[in-house]
Amino acid sequence: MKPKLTLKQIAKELDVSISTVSKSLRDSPEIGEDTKQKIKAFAKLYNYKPNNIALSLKNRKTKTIGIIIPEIVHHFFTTVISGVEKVANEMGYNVLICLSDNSFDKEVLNMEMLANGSADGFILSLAKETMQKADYHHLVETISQGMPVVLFDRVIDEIQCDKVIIDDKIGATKAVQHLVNLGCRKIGLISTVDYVSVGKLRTEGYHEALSENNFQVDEDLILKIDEMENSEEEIDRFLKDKEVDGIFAVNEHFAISAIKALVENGKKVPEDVSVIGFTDGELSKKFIPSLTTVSQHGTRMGEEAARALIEKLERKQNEEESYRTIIVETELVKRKSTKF
Amino acid sequence: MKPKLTLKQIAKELDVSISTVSKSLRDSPEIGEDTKQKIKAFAKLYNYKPNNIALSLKNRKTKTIGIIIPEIVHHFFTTVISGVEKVANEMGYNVLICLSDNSFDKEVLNMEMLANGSADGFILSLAKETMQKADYHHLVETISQGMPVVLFDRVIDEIQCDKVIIDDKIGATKAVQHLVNLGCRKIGLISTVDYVSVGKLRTEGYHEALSENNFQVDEDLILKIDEMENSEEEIDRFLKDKEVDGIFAVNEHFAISAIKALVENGKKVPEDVSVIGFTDGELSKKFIPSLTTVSQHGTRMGEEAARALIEKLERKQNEEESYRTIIVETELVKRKSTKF
DNA sequence: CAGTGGCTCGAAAACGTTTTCGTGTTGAAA
DNA sequence: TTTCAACACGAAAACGTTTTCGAGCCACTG
Repeated sequence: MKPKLTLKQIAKELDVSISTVSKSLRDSPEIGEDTKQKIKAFAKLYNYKPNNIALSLKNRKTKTIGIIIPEIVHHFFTTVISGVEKVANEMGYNVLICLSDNSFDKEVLNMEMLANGSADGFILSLAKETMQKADYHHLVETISQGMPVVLFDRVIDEIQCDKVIIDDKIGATKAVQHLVNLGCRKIGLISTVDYVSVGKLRTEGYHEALSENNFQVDEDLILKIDEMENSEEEIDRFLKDKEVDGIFAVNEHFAISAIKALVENGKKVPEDVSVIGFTDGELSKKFIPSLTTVSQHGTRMGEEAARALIEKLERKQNEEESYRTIIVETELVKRKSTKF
Repeated sequence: MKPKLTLKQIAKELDVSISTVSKSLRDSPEIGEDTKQKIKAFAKLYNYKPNNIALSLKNRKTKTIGIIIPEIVHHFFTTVISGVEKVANEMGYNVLICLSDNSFDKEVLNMEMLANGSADGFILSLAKETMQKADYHHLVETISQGMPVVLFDRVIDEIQCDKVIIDDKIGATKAVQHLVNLGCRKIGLISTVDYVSVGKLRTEGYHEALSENNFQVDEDLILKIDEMENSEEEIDRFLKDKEVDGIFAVNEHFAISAIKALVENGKKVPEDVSVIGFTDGELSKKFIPSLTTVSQHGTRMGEEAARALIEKLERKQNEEESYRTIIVETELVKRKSTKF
């Protein structure tokens, strides 16, 4: 068990000063060519790597970005993470991932933890509970401490920072319009409660598409779900004996559950009812019938978020503050849960 | 934009020394009760939080554990992560997640990165490429530097460290035995190439179950897949006109693909063919028919791994070195892709 | 020969903590 | 009055870096 090599040890071993070693390794012109070579050779031989912690302390930056998500067991978030990871690594940054479990307290705790020197900035999607309480003091505080924050997916207008979102409303409109084009006349909506911003926006898109086609909005065809837990039963109950020929669900789970409920009630998908979901996960592709969805391009979102954050981190002090909202466009991926 | 509060600033503000502040906040008896109260009140008022980086440097430990996985867009790994996260947080540790993308080089890079002060220990599942090359020098090195490592899922015998695995072989045996019990006589196997340890073990379990029942092994019924990319076509080709009444697949994807291929070839699942997969992901639950699987209990694995690692991290220096291999038992979850 | 400049290198501060040790002030005991 | 312990606090080192500044030395110029 050999401990890690430090500058000090190299210095002692080669009988020079610590500064000389440091400068040599950073190839400073101050140091004579021969000493430099000697030191470099020694360092390479014993595989010297500078201690990140010491560097962080010195430079007052950690070169790591913290990402806080509500849950990791969720395909969309993992795609975002992998996007963030990709560009972060390219730019020499590490990624620290924390889970809020959709809990306000855990979100605050995680942020405080990371803010105390562990990360230079944040990429985060708000916990459900946070949006419900509408308490954003932790965001305000970290931002006021000079740590950049990028919100994605679940964002809020109240906070001034970069944001990466998708055109939820337009995406939803496209989906519903597609159903209309296929000939659907009684189109149901399965959404979340309104304080989840994406649920709200997608619901708006649904309304917009209907009104553009001069359809009546039938509240009977709209279901808003609060608890993820027993969504299946709720959807089952909702769809029982309901006359619909199209369904737009604001996420993958709801769409799948809807199909299951429909099939169990003797309907055929897509012959009798066309179903469109949101988010493009594994389920959508592998399900039978494979699911027509509005794809969110999570990886793209992650990449954009990381780029935006790093840009903020590396901009010069004197530059202007300015916040962007990046909109990643959605794409309607047509599969077999809708008629052709 | 107010910068973070430090001990030094508090000291200056209250006109005492840094040491006094530090001791007060740690409630040292050295300091007079009234000064202590004053300092504590001030710190609380301005929400002082010690800088983690400085603490890490001082204590020579970071209180974070690094976890390196081949890919995050994979339900099993996310469940493991969430298990690790859970117990890590409970014990006051942070979690740093890195992705190797199944690449040997990225795995090595990530480990070096984290080893240089960013993490105290590792939990990792080896990249495919690493197992292929059988080059484990990075593991050997970090272990020899005194950093504990816990391997999970994709482990190797060559390395001395704690390991968390499931009883792949027994799990597979249970699955195949179940097929036999259901009356299957021509049981196919869809596995990975042998250098992926789990594929190998599960294949062994398949063989064992067959021989226990005095079945002949028919190589014609065994498919070993290398490239994940076009596994679907391969499975489709393999199953075309093949006479089978049961299939055991070593992962979820293969199982789903098999069902798809069977259905497209006019077979009925589970009436004509019973199918069992491995791993218990979203797909298994939501697919139609829902998939009978050998559940891996990823969360459990993550929890065990974290516990084992933290135990190593916090044990006293003088204690014995000893490595455990924790086996998390599997469970056959019966759903609708097998007959009753 | 004195002054100047260039070339190498080392000392020390700084980042924010914790901790050991020392020091000065009290009050009381001898 | 002297001595000594108890008490309250501060100075400084340490963790591993980077960087500024100064110092020593040599050779060259005038």
